[in-house]
Amino acid sequence: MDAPHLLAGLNDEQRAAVSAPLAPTLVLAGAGSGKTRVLTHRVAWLVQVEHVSPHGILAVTFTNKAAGEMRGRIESMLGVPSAPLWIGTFHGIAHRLLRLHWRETNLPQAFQIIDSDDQLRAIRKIIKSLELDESRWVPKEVMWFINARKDEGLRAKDLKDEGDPNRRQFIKLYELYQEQCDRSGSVDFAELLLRAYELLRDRPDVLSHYRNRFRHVLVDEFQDTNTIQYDWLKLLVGPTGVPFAVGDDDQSIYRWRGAKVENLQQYRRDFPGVQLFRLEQNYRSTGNILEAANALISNNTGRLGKNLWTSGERGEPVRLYAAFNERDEADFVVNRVRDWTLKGGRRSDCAILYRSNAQSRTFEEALLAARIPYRVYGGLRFFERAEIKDALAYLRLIFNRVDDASFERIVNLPARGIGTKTLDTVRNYARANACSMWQAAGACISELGNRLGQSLHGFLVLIEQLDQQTRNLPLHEQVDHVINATGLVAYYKQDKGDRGEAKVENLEELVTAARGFEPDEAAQMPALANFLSHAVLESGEDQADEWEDGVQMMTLHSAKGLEFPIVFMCGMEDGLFPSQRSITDVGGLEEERRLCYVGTTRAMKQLFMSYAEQRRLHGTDTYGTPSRFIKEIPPEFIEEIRPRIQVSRPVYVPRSSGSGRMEEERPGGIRLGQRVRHQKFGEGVVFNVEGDGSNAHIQINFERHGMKTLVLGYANLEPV
DNA sequence: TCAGTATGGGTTTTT
DNA sequence: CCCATACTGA
Repeated sequence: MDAPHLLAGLNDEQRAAVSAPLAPTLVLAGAGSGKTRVLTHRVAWLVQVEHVSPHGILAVTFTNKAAGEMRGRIESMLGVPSAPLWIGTFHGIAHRLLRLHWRETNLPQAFQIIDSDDQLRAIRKIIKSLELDESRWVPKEVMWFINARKDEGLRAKDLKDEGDPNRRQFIKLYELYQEQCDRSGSVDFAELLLRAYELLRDRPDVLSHYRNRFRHVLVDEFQDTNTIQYDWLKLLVGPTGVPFAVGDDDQSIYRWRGAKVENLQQYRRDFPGVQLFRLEQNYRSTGNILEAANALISNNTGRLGKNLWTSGERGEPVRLYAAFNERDEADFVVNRVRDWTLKGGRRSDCAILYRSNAQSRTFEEALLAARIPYRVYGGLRFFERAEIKDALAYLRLIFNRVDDASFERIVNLPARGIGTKTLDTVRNYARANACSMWQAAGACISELGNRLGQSLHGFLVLIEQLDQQTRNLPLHEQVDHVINATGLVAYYKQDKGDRGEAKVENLEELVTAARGFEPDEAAQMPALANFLSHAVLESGEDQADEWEDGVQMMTLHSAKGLEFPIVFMCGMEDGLFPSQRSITDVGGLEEERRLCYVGTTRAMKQLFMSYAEQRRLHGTDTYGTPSRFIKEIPPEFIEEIRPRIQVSRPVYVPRSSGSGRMEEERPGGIRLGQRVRHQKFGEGVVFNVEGDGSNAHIQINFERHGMKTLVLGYANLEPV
């Protein structure tokens, strides 16, 4: 009954978790402790030892990458195709459920998924149609509001305005947006989850079917679940299911988009007698790096508690570099990369991590100048490119005429003489008759002038024709025909420079993608619909040039789950990391600290941290202080490179005189990084100074009141 | 209708 | 400073 090969090579805790009895389980898995291993071995264990049918197992992850990795590993372990197993992202699984049960959820069969870009457009359109001021009703904020409510499982009708007219308006916009989506058959990301939840909640027949089927539900990165995901899981598992959750509260870095670490605790409450396992042995980092990470994260409150250890060597200390400015910082990194490659290391062993994407620029320039290949992660992905979305919009409209967003996107692209005036007419008609743009367009032709009517008619005919012509073609020929017959390819060919060329190439790449596309058999839908959904759900991270050996650059967020022999954590300055906005609230600061922890634990052999005294940010020079996180790491784990002679430089550097007179101190001794006291705001740190004399504007980061800009002459500051 | 200029705003990201 | 969008003039 045992399967030694499944437990071989695992440590005691891992083995215990993998072979745990069939009861609710929680595995607290620290960074680099072999969490994916446990998850995949557990699935194999269920199948081979417990003789659970793969048909009865559901494994959920957050990213397609994680899902793919898991699928691959399980397949090779079981030695059979893993098709009967449901492995996927929350969104992917939800989508599959909705495809199978579109009737029960009141969706049209042709429903389409929209990405956040489409969602924002739709919301903006609604705000405009109500003639609201976009600066007062910021589309992004509205979107955020709607998504946050959906993540909590709330519909517009569930919300009360509480006498707040502001809130009332938001709720109204939510309602209108949802009506619009329902009319056009669009489902946004949050809606996928919410509908899937409502499906189980409201349809006992469906619920019991899936409860019977999926007795075993495994969840990765449990700390990242939001309310609706958790409720959905709980519903699905019910009283009889066997959940197996893996997570790490210290790596929860998505609170800002609705993730609830508390779900880890909630899980233990909802499933009394949860078997708890802790994986604390780290197989990734050296002792020094690990100790530094442990010390850092111990500053957070309310942790579930866990201390990583390693049996490996101490390794080298964390190296700290104080750069003069961001250029110097980049040069430092480039030189360290060079050291590594000269010793025979691969460039891809090095990762440059930063807090915000904008920081990548300086590094790119420096690497470019040094002729070191690199790769930046997390830019615009394939299916998010404008030209691709244009092509997809045609396909979507062909598939589903009531898709207004797609209609508006391509009705005049390439230009065919359908301008604002024509569209206004159509829009008004559509609104007045509560019908789709497509229908409205048909009805408006006669009342438009000869020429305008003709153009519009031409468009309608084009779409109809494309539908007729491509209906029975294989998917890739369908795509190929559409991009050519609509004139899209010709249109982008005109674009000047290699920009246009690249776009045409991308369109051709789309045809290739369509050719290689394998439909999801289980979802039971036409290949085109399947392809369109796939494009939105898996916008395509894998780039073509993956094979070139290049330095890896990415944000700290996107580094989660990865590991590199050499890691550079850059821009370690208060205000940047931790970010300015997070500093004012405690929860925010703790999340930043976890982010720092995640970054630190990515490093296997060497970890470099750097900060710049002076940094050009949004066009102006700012003077930062080292990140508070650096001070939270005990000095014995850190080695400063190029010991600093002077820690804080005087604020006042005469520019105009250009003389050799250096660094005069301001009266009152105001220096950057200096602690000062203000009568009203209390204590703070001088963050930046612009101008000079008593007219100088001085920016101070107050402990209680956050960042304030004051005029030096009036501020009455007292050095502390 | 389009190109060229003014304006504003600027964590983090997956799906 | 760099980008994305809105507005203006031919």
